Amino acid sequence: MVKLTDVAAKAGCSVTTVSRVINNYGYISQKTRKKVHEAMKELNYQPNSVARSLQGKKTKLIGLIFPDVSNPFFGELVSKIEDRLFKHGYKTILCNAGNDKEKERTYLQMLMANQVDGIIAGAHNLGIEEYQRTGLPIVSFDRKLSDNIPIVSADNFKGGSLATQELYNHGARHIYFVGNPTLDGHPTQKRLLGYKETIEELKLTEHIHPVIFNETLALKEMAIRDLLENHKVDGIVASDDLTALLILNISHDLGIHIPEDLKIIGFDGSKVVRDFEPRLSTIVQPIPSIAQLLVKLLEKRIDNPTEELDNYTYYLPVELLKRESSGN
Amino acid sequence: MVKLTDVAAKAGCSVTTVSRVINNYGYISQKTRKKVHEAMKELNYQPNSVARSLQGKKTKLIGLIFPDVSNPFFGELVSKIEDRLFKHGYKTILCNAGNDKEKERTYLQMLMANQVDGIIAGAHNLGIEEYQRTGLPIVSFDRKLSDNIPIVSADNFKGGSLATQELYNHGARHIYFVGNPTLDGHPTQKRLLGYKETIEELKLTEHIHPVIFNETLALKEMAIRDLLENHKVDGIVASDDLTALLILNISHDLGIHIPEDLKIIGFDGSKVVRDFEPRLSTIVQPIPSIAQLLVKLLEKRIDNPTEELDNYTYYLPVELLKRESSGN
DNA sequence: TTAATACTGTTATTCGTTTGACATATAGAC
DNA sequence: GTCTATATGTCAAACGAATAACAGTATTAA
Repeated sequence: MVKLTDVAAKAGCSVTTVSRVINNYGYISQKTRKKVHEAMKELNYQPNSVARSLQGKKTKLIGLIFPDVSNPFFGELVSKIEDRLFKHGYKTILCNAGNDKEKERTYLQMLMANQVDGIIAGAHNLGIEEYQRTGLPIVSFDRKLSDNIPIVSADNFKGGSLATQELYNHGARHIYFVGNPTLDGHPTQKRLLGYKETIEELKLTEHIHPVIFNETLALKEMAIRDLLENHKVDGIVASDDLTALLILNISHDLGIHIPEDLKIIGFDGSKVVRDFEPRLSTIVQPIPSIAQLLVKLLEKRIDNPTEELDNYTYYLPVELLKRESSGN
Repeated sequence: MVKLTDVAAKAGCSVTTVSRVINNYGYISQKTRKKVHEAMKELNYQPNSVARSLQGKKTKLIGLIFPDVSNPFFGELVSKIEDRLFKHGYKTILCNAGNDKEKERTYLQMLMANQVDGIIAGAHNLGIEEYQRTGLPIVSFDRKLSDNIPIVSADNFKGGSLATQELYNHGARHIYFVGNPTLDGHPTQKRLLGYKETIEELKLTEHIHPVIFNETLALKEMAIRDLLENHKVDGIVASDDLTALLILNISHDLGIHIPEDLKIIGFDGSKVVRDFEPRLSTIVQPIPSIAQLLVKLLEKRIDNPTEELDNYTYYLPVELLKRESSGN
């Protein structure tokens, strides 16, 4: 490993001078600066960031805690966040926490031990205290961790409402919400609330058919099959796109025609689903904006940890993508 | 930040003793060991891994360089790799290199500066030398980087062959390969070769219809539309599942019946596609096994950098998943 | 000529942990 | 009582870079 002293030797100057060039302080002549830069280039020198960190410099490492990048939505979100972090000079430590509380806890410990500059948290296993205790700058996606941790979300409530209204507009009168029933604080809860409120406004009866996000595929399918076979339903607000796809597929199996017999709207609108399932109507979360805002807020916290933010909750606008499955 | 000296004070012993407990060397009585562990727990102490690394200890950081986790296949692969790395005590630095040579180069520099213990490379922009020059343990997914860097792949050739044969068995006689045409070294090339050889064995004519992986959706769609409208085709081997889905969708638009008029087999078989597009036949890559082997080989290289491997190329078996789209 | 400014070097300390060298103390074995 | 294995402590150097303090030289301005 080539080190500072090697560069100094090559450039024919002292380590202090090289350090002055790298960290840009004190007096340095253009001539020396150039010489040092040349030496660094020739030796392909990279300051050892481990040593720099120990000296108190920032590590430029950010921990990303999300459920699982194999889910297209989180995959895309993580991808966008990573991209923005990179542009701002940060490196991403990926932590797929799944539903594993213990894993998430271990990750948190590990991120602290690695002196990360901050954390973007999108998984939802742990309570408030553990995140608080890190003493690190944190921003959260889609869930309240504590009073002084900013949350970025899509406007889930509005999404739930929009979807319900759209189904109604296309003639549906027996509209079900299919997905996680009200789990305290879970983001899909707001979608459900949006559904509920709109159902009430429309003077319809609300129907909630639980399909748990973490369940196995077979169990989810059973629940959906039960719904479609045994209930009078002509419209479905799904809590997420994958659930919507499942409903689409099972409807097909059962000979239910979409959208004539049944109209469906999903939620999330990741690019993959939008591009490769062009029949599915969905509420699109603005993933790039979410990523951008998360990184912006985090950087603000890092650069100025004590400053109070003017806002701790951010709802980004969702968009209704009208496709065939909802009757368009 | 709690540090070693704090633990020593709390436990009422010297730092050396604490270090002996942590690093497990020298003589330590059970009594002291317990006292130290209690102190660590009480103070919620985590050894500063930055300082440890500087001392020459391993960083337990692994760089993952892949095109993009928003692609379901890479999302799942990265997810599985991350999971295995975690189990082995490693942390994952995620590098989405896209098709950006410059970004990949920057990443490589960065990973070196951060003293990662090793790299798993699955992106395909850079030449041999830059990876060689890192002097780090590296394993590669699906592409040859150099003679002494082990490669793990699915058996792409076999996959291309299987798919072609299956289409033939179901009566297709005008079988096209749709996807990347032969790009030197690209993994899909082997799929194409498998297709070609089988076509020859079957005494059919080969047809290659280029649809470039990196192109925009619109251009891909144009290329596929052209194929379906202007060519006599009754079977398609797609270079990947997303291309296959596109073909499925466009066929639907054009009133082409699957599988009666046209049979299609995709490639990759990520869980998302398998679960949520149950009509699509596909060649399934064994993603968990790939992840497992990549991590195993990397760890071997890390623990024993000089040891020659008995094998530098690993082909993992693929599986044909027979669904409706290929005539089942 | 004097003084100020610009530039570079020397030296030493710091970050938190690891570890080797060495001293000392206690316990049990013979 | 002596020897040895076990247990703990003190001290110092190292990892690579940052930087403060200070010394010294060169250049420029007044």
